[in-house]
Amino acid sequence: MSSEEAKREIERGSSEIIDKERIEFLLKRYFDSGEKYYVKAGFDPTAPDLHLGHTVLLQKLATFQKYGGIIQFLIGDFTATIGDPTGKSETRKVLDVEQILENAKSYKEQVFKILEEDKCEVVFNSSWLNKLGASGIVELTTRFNVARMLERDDFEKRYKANTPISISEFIYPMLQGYDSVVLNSDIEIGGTDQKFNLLMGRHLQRSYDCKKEQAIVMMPILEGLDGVQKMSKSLDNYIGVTENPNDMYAKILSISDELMWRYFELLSAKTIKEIELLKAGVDDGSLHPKKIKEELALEIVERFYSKKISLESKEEFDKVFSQNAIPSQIDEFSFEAPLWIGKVLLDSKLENSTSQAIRDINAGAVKIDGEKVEDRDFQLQKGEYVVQVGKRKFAKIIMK
RNA sequence: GGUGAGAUACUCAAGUGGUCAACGAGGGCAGACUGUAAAUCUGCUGGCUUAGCCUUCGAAGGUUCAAAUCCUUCUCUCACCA
Repeated sequence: MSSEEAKREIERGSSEIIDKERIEFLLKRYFDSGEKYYVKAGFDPTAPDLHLGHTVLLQKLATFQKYGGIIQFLIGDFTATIGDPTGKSETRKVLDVEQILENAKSYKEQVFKILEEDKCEVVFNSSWLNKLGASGIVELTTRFNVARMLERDDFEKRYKANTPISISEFIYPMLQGYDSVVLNSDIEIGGTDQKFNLLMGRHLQRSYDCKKEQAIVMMPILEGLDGVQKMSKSLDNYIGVTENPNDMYAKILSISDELMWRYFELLSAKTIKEIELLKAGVDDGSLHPKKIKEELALEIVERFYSKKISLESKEEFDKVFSQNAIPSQIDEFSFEAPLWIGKVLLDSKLENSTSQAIRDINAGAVKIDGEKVEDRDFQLQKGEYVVQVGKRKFAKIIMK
């Protein structure tokens, strides 16, 4: 591996990089002399429940770790109390120390599945920002001016539209930038929406005479399972990193072929070369796209669980969907016989309403032990049944 | 502050007295085809044991045999002017 190849891996998938020369310099120096450098990434302490979208950033950090980067994993416990202007919620509640520590712990559990722990320093910005004091803040604010602050997209729009901007919102990017001064970071990584704040770090490092200005790597937002909208919990198009392996595997296999390459680029630990080979194979027909998607799914499940579990989830998937068998683990419910099928579907959580249950029965989507239910008024008698709705919803029903 | 326009189901968007649980599009669910991919085609898409009933069209009242549709008040959004 050369520093040239390392540079390509660093650039991979990024939406914008500021000061590539500096990154080149750091990589070259590392490959020549083994000297390390610091890569800062800030995280909000309020949302420790990560999905794959969040891991795009982590994956990039892992790449840095391979090439001499020491990660400064910054938990913005102080800045979270102000609220980033880009965030829609104007006022955030102040988290207490206990809550923050608990969230941080949960962060670590999830994050160290991707990052190497010994090349990572977890820091809290309250540890220096609390000490800054009024004089420190005033000193900080002398280093930037209002006109430039208003250049920020978000502020500009709101200023023109006459919607209020709190002074504290001006302080937020300054504090985030000040973190880079304290941490003496060489590189900072963040989302594209963070551009202004990231640049502030550069500006302040210059202003405070840090003898360096951090390079900036910005990563795009990952598309969700639908391939169009961003991955988010509220759109329910996400894969959570703590989700169970079978669901994780199945969800990845359900993404479109096109989206698969995007996921490879942003989430896979495979090298650019390896991915190009796969792509070439699919293009000339020597590799089946589904096979490649399986590889991606296996890789990601393995990352959060283990090789063994990833193979088991593949086996389960193949069993259920390719051979039309029933899953090995399904929920069990027992009811008093006789009971109307619609009620059974509702009470076993297979359906959300009896209306929906009837619709699905009419659509021929409901099966009992593999037999399609034709009669809308069907009553279940004593016995054990496997009831299925659509392709993926199953329940074992015991009628007493 | 003035004037005008608007608020309809997950979203956009028709409907301006009964045939309206409400056209259409998107999304979603299901079926066919597949690789649980995409594309395509088809059905469904408020709730309830459902040939029936109940609750919905910004909120509250009113007119009427009958209101998403007419009247009154209120709340909010948008556009233009000052």
